[in-house]
Amino acid sequence: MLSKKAKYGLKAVFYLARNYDDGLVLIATLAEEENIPRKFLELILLELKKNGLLHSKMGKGGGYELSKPPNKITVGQVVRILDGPLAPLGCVSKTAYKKCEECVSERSCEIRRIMQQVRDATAKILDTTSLEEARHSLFEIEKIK
Amino acid sequence: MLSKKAKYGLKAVFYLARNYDDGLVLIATLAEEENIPRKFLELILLELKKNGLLHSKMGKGGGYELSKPPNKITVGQVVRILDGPLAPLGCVSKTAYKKCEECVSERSCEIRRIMQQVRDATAKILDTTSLEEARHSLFEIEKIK
DNA sequence: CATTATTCTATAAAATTGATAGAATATGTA
DNA sequence: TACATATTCTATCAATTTTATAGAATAATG
Repeated sequence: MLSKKAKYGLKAVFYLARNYDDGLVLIATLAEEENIPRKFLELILLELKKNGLLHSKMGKGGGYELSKPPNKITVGQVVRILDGPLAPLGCVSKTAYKKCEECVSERSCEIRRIMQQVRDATAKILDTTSLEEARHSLFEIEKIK
Repeated sequence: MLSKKAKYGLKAVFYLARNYDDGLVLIATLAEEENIPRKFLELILLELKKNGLLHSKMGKGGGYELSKPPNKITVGQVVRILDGPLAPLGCVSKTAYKKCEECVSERSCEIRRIMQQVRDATAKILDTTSLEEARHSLFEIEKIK
């Protein structure tokens, strides 16, 4: 399950993607528009900033914006920063591998094998979809209807 | 992330799949062989039983076994029982749909759209892989090496 | 220097997870 | 029947994670 933190973070980041050309956006605006608890959002944005996804400016006229254009940021990046590795098990994580404690033999573990597939499928989707692509594919769908 | 509960449950179920022809297995055996805390495992097995995946017998000569052959039980069934829906968001769950609270329009939500893809990819893997298939595909891989 | 807005640090309530304890119930057998 | 065995049920609990909130510190602007 995606945490609320990641969900909030994605909402904020997509908002910033939609308004990329308009420059800095206030936390207050973001919080209000996307129905996110203000103080919680502050922490989330800060974390995304520290990981290089956002740029901010303090003081009057300040706010947040994407540090790169929306086609250079993937959904997978956002999720990993806020929720950690995509893998359902530490032993199949590429970005944060961790050996199973109970496991005797990794190679002969059926669970590892199938969760590896899940991780790969998830990563393929989230790491190849940029914020822009996610918006665009949504638009395509809307058009058809 | 898969919970320990689900991981333990899968370990137990795969053990029972491997020993399907030998009949009932003691909780104690399962716990020891798979390094699972005994008392915790009891609850897990009971839950799997109540959901129709396992059969048990009390008293002397008792124990647990799969209620169906290993090719009739999918990994997805086990995971759903122990960890709940596969979907990363309630609003894309087929088995346990739940509307997002903050969300204004589901149709125009980029997050929903991409998480839908993740859910579908995950479900495709876990719901089409039976315990038997998981074991078999593992065997195939081992053979190649 | 006053205002604005982000940043930092600390704290805390609520929920979930992982686990244990012990009594109750059912089964087989001597 | 009595005993040993093994699952089942109920209750509880510690630890961790999640979801926040509060307030002071820092930076930028005019």
